[in-house]
Amino acid sequence: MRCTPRVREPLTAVESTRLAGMFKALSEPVRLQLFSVIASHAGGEACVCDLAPFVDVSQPTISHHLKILRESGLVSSQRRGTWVHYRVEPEVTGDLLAALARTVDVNEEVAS
Amino acid sequence: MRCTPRVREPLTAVESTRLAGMFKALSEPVRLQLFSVIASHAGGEACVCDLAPFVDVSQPTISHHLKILRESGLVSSQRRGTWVHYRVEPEVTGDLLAALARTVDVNEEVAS
DNA sequence: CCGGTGGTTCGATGTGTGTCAATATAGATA
DNA sequence: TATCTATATTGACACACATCGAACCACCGG
Repeated sequence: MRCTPRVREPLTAVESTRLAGMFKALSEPVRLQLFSVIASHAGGEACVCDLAPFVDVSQPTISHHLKILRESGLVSSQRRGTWVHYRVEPEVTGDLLAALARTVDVNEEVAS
Repeated sequence: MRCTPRVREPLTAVESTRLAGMFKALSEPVRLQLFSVIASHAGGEACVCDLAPFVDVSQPTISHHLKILRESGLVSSQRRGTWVHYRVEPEVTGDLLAALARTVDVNEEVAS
């Protein structure tokens, strides 16, 4: 029944669920752009007032998307006085990047 | 109004939309696992009959998810006789990986 | 303690999505 | 042509999600 041999073990259902959750957080244009704006600031950190000018949705919607990013683990938030600062989580984003790289690498190896 | 300086240009709305479309394709556990199984085969290619044993959904559902992966550009399909073969598109996946790496790298650079 | 500003939460609404059973198509074989 | 196998499409349904206005909470300056 098998047409082509496998070169490595694919993701398990559990791993897929975990990673898919992070991809989902980045699967919305507004959300991805917010993530990108946060990451583009020094220290991977920005306050909400820095984000608003970049996206064309209401402030509650921005807050909603930031919550989803927070729950995915890709960013964390911290209140400092009046402003709330959002920061990219390097370990989590690194994990996601590494997982995607592993998957793609399989293909590249074989291609060469 | 700005709390922290920006280190680089964030994604534009157009870029975000394009990339978010690919992330969306990988944002579903079943779909990510299918993608992973395809990538884990030699040549980044597998036929549908190879995929079915790995996921616990009906055949139409598998077909539905493969269609979405196809439409995202991350994989392509080709019929060879009775079987349909799905293949990872290295250029597209490479683009996605590079874009994510750039975003994350900002943070790493500053951290070091 | 009050007014104002920055952000979040709530409630409602329209749209999108994952799933399956049933049906359809494409190719092989007889 | 008839039939079998592999895959795709359709139709229906339940559930999730993006969005907004309104109400709410947290901090700060009088």
